[in-house]
Amino acid sequence: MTTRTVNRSQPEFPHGRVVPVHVAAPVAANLQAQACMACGVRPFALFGSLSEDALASIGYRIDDLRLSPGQLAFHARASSHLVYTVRAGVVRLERVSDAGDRRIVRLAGRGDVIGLEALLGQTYAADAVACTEVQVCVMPRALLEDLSSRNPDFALALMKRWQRALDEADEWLTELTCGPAYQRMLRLLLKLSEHGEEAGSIWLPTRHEMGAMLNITMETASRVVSSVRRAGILIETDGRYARLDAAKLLQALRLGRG
Amino acid sequence: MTTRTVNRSQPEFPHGRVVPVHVAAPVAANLQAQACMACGVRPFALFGSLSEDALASIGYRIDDLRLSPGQLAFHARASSHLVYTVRAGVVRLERVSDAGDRRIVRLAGRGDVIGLEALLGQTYAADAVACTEVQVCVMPRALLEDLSSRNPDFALALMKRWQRALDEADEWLTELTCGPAYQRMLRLLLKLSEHGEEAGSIWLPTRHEMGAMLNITMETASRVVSSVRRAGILIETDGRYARLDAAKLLQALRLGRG
DNA sequence: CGAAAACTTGATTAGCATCAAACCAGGTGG
DNA sequence: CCACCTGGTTTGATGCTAATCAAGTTTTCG
Repeated sequence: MTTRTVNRSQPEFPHGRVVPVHVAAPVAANLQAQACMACGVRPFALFGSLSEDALASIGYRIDDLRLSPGQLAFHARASSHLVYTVRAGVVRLERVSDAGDRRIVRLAGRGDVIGLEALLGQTYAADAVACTEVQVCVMPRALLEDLSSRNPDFALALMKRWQRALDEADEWLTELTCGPAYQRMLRLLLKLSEHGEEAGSIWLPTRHEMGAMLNITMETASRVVSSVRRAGILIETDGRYARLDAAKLLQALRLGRG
Repeated sequence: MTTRTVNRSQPEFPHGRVVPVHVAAPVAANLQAQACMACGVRPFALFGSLSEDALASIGYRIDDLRLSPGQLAFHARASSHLVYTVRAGVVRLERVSDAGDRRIVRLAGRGDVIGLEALLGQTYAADAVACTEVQVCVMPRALLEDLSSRNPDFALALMKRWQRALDEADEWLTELTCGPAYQRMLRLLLKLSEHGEEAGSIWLPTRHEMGAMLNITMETASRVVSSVRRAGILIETDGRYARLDAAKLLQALRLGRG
């Protein structure tokens, strides 16, 4: 029988370089605390639940790391003791199936935590690749263990992160893999608008990435994007970024349901 | 545009009845401890990490519940304070997409925990439906909170459960939604063999269920099953159960890759 | 400016959905 | 006991969606 594996011909996305991560170094505790306190995403992020006192007790250095598109924060099966919080930009989590297909299984944006499995001593379950210019902070496992043993709320916050990832995964499966390509694309656009930048401008994946998310070829992705653009749902497309007409998008999705 | 939503015409699986769950009642602590201690799945299950002392301290009643095929342990969006451990049988977790498609997003078998989200005060994310005769034990949220606050290992065990569910979800996405129907079916059979009963006999889903797992119609599922049977991979199919030739299955999967 | 990537577009085909009809239990009631 | 129904299954004929193959075009970047 013939194999119709999507993306088989392009075994890898381009720019797949791993970025060296600095080894955590000792730092004055209050210095780190001040940095975290001032962090713009703290309210949405893992440390949002921590009191100022708890923050002040942080005795570990948290690195701030920048990635450009295509660079990896970590890669699947690597063992490490680092957990990441996305401060800006969009990161994709992708896996290679037994059959060799590369599929994107989730997107992480501002405030999302990735690589939680490192906290359990497990290897990473997926590649984490920057889709845009990305800023992450790098937390050593020991820090999180420390905080959660000291602070009961924090353990809860961790569990909520896991549950959130699980919800995302299930939603991805039910929304982005069923129905015709055109509708899947609409739902993808809706999801991208969650990770949107300021002012309704969203990041547009490459056709190849779209294909790996929706399980279609990049040719089909291209055709469908054109048609979505023709429908006036996607406008003012400027390279990697675009604006979308939310009202029209929602209406198109509603029509699909009826 | 036309909508090609799989299973749209059958909005629900049959036998969708919710089973009333007994309210947790006070019980002599040592009685419950003895029951848990004697439980056949404890080594694989959540309480496997608990010492006998910790078990003895359990002050909550854990209900033992039996479900027949089609009955629900819980349903999506319901709010509750109950978490479940599967002691025997197979449970499917299914979700309805915005477009109205019903998809199975995971299977839970012996030793798996389902409904963890109740521990966070969230509503259930999916319907949990018995596929076979099922036996679950029903743990109130307060019990798990109690155990994890008292016992640091237990909190870790909980997190591992979440991570495991997440891994399963990601694997489901990468393995069961890519490639042609025949290969997806082979991979499904492989996964079913994980949940297999004794002696290499596996539970066979209905064609309709297979369709909801692999995102194909039940007609296609039927055709593919026939062809898998003709290939000698699936043998001695007796209604809901069958036996499979592991060697041939693995070889067929390998050929698919090459 | 030229080369490589990314994207677009067209023609053809494979795979699966759809529609439709028949088949086979297992159960019910006459 | 058989006629009958129901739910699951099988099988066939047909059409549509998206994959594949193959040029082109635009964009990016050294």
